[in-house]
Amino acid sequence: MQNALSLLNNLNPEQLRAVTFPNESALILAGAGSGKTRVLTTRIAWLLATGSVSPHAVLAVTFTNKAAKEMAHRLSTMVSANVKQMWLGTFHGLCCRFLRIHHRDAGLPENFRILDSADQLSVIKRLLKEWNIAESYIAPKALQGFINSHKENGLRANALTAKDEYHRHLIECFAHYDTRCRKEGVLDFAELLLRSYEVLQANEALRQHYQQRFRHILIDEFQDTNKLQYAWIKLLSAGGAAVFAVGDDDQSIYRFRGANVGNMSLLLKDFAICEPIKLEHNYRSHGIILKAANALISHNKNRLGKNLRTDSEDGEKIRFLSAENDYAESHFVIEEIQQLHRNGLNYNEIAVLYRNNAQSRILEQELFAQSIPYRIYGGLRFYERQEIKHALAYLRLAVNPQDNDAFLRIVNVPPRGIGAKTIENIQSYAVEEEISYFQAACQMAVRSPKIAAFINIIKELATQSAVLTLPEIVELAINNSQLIDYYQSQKTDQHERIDNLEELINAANAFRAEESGFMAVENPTPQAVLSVFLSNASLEAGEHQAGNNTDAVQLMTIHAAKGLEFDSVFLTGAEEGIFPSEYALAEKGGEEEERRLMYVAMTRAKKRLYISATLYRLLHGQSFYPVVSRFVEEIPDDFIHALSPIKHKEKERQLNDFIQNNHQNFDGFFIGENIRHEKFGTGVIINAIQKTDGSTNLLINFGSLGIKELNTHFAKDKLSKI
DNA sequence: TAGCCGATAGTTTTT
DNA sequence: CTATCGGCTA
Repeated sequence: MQNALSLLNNLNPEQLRAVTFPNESALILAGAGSGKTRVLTTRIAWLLATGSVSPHAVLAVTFTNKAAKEMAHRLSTMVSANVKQMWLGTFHGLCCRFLRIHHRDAGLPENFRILDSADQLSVIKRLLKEWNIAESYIAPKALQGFINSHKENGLRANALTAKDEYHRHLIECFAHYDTRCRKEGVLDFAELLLRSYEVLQANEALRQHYQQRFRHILIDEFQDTNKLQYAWIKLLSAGGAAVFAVGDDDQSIYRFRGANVGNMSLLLKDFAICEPIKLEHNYRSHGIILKAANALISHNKNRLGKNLRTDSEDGEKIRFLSAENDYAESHFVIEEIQQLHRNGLNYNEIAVLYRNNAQSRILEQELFAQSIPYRIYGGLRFYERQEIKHALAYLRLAVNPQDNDAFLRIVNVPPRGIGAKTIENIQSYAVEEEISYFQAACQMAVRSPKIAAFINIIKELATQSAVLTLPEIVELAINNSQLIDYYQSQKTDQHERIDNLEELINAANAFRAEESGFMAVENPTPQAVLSVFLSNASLEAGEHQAGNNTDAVQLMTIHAAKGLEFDSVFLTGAEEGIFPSEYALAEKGGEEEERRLMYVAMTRAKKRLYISATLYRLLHGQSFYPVVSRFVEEIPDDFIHALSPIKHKEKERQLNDFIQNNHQNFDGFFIGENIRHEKFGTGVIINAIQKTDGSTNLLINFGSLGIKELNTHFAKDKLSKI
């Protein structure tokens, strides 16, 4: 008991209340920087140390693999209980584990494969082609979104009713896609959850087993759960388990991906929780930053209500810069960074945040030019790189000859003379005979030495996979596929790609199947280990990035920054159209979601927060004169220190003067004239620049979308007079 | 079959 | 502007 009590040291009263809450369901409303992860981890440790529950009966769900690993690590230092007996992981990881154990009940092959988003998209493209549906009619991405969002809401094709012809086609494709995935023994991410849920629902014995087993279900980042995940938790906890959900409705920024903040109020109702426990003490940010963030988020209407407070001093005001253009903005950011670093701040205590990845380029150039070490998060992850996917596809096909997707990926990579025509033949033969592409190819290999060569590589790998260790078989796949030779001969990225392939062998060496949480049996065969390694790769986004320990400035999108904190934060591109993004604004509830994103960005900063906007930037090769973000206007003036005198109002006045003095005809248009654009809506022409070819570039103010520069020839049929 | 060129689109992202 | 993709030609 001494041990258990020491866990409670240094907790504040509200944290203490949450950690030692009785064995019943609770919702913890945990504000930014309020020690959310600590509370969740300590809660588990407390339950284990006091003997309230055995690790075997604990189910803990996190949002990322990284968070799960961190939690497992922290727990192992806090309690002596065998933490490995717990079910700890992401929703997807846990469902994968569940389906591995109960693959028969789920109607799955033992070595089922998980499709990541890119895999799923290529399956969809392949199928659309096979069904002779033009991609211009049904966009593959649109169908992917259609399928996933419905699955995330627990809906299959047969539960949908067609609203119109196009919708009916989407539903049909959805149904056919699912049929095909079943046949091929593959599951997309959403399917992992939906299938687990359906198995639990349909199989009473199984359901009762798990409902009895789990006594405590704990969920991190609860505001980011979707409908299906909520249903899954509800089903599993129906045997009387206590649900301990931790989240912050103000930091819900994944609605576009199916996250449903409404789950928080739903939980209160469904689990008869009288009142959420609020963690409102912020240990991260200086007073002004926090007050500014509170002021901003108070503009949102649908909140559960919570106000962060801090004991720390007010600190410095938020510095706001209105830069002339995007280069000037980067320049300013980098100069400030150098100054901070000269004053003794480590680079990795500095983050530069932006709304979209495209904004990172100019910053990167400038950082590179000034030889400041930096690290960009986002972009391609390790297991999403083509060279890695290619290498793994060899192994996947060796493990599972039914895997048509793996077959198509590598049948001619590196090029071995099996072109489109041959592949088409294999495909149509396979469809005719109702066999897999690989089997079809095997039968056709008798006549084609090229196909035979490919088949032999795969068969060799299949044979060896029964005897070799994981790193050995991975190495063999890389060697026999001759991928390294292939990348050597390529013009671009050779070194990076070859390095990555070598890194894959390292990853295989470091891989411990029993730690991945997917292993269902005690002494797995080499094939089983390989199979688990492969599915782990799909679920592992890749904390596999290099250069983790060097001192470098951190560049990332605001989304990627969630959960992190930095001494100094630069938020760039605070402009209407970029942040809030025009796409988001077009959606219902989009503005509030963008505001939450702003809230997340601001609350990342401990001591210093810089916000910058530009007066002019190039976007998609077009001139763009943005208006400063509404979110900046929503921060009370008292908290902002404006670094430059340039005001947007001033700029507007100049433009107005110009309009007054000009009545010239520009290629049929007048300054001050109202027009309508196909995409941007209505706007006012505020300036015109004549080109040598007789056309004119019109500066048009589209209101909240900002000012755009359009060419009269280029955009003629998109512009109409009102 | 493979490489090249022109057309086209162009948020946020973990699993 | 740039990355990606599909179609076309060598």
